[in-house]
Amino acid sequence: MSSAREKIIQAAMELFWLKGYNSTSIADLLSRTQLNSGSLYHVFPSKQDVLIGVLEAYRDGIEQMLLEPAWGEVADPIEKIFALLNRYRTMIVETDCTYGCPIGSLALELHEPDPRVRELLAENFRNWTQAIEGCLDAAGKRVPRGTDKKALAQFVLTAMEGGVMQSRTHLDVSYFDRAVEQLRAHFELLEKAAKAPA
Amino acid sequence: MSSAREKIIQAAMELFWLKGYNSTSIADLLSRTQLNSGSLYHVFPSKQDVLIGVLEAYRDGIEQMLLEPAWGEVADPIEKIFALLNRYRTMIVETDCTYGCPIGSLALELHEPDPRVRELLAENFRNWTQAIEGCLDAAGKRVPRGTDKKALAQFVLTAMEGGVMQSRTHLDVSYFDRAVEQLRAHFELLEKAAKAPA
DNA sequence: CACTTGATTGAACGTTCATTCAAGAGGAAT
DNA sequence: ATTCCTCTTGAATGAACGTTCAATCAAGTG
Repeated sequence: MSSAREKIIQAAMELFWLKGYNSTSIADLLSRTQLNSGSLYHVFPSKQDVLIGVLEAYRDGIEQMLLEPAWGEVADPIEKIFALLNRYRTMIVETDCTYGCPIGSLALELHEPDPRVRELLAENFRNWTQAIEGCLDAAGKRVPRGTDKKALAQFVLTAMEGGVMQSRTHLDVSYFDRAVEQLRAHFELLEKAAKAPA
Repeated sequence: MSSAREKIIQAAMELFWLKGYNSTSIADLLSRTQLNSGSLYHVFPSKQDVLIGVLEAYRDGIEQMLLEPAWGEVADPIEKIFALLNRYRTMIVETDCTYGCPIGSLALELHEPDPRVRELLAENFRNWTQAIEGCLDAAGKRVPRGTDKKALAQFVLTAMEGGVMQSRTHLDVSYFDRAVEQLRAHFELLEKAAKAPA
């Protein structure tokens, strides 16, 4: 049996992702969870607090919900990066290109976010890029000496978010695929540069 | 003297950019333009038609509003690309990192867009990447033979949008700067590869 | 002058929204 | 049995929203 709080968070994760924060009404959450407004407001003081709960859930669940499923069978650290990207690709395909990264969508939808909300968005991005940075560290000398691994990890996120945005807009996964290809080319150039130093 | 239509488009371009589409009310547009609701609805059948007008204005104004100001003094085709990115950087700084690319923001905010709206978003992206593609064509043999210039141009957009998103979320331009740096590194690797073929 | 046209006015409409709250249900402790 | 506390109910609230429309106005037109 799941608590009202868990029900709401689960429903809100899905609805905020599908419809966005502003376009998801409290009534939507209530009908999805079969709860009454009083129960919701007993648990969350306001709609924004539901959003905060959702962002905390993403933050706390990144390992189980995202990384472990993506990396189950992949050992090579650089392939882990592309396995993660491939997971996003799967979601794009499964949702007929309407998929948007839930964090990225919220980051652009909320134009004047509350500081706590903004910080949680930032924290989610940080955790994501830190996971990539871990892969880069594990890749050791396959990237050239002096590579700014944090910047490179952030660039992976950049490529992912930009690729998702274009795929969604054009309703065509190939835009995401090309972004990943370009990133792959960049990594191959880096690996080549690491092998044969000047 | 500007027509009611022009006034509304101008106000809507700014407000949709600052606050987003859903969070901009008709009342916002009316108070900003000093018009009455009837006048607005005489010109635009619905709020969505205002959005369409805005997207058409961006599409038709890309040369004057974006490319010419960015490229005024720049001749080198690859530097043109980075001059354009630098223009976005200026906007980020001038708006204290609250800037979002107006097209990209709308692309992620509108979760189930009308087909006309979606197509206009896509058209804006296409025009943008085609401008970059023109630069790559002009760069001639500085990029390796067989480079997929369209994919590379789309990757520039990818990097821009991803960088803007992260700068906005972290309230820190340096995220955009690092995305541009990584892209610059990629271009330098490409130029090196073009000079010394295998 | 009578008449038409197209733009403008702004109050009003119906809906939807997030939020509130008085009333009650269910259990555990006394 | 009674008190106490947490949680639930769902109708009600009031603000904000996009949109409508009868009325008015200014500028032609014949």
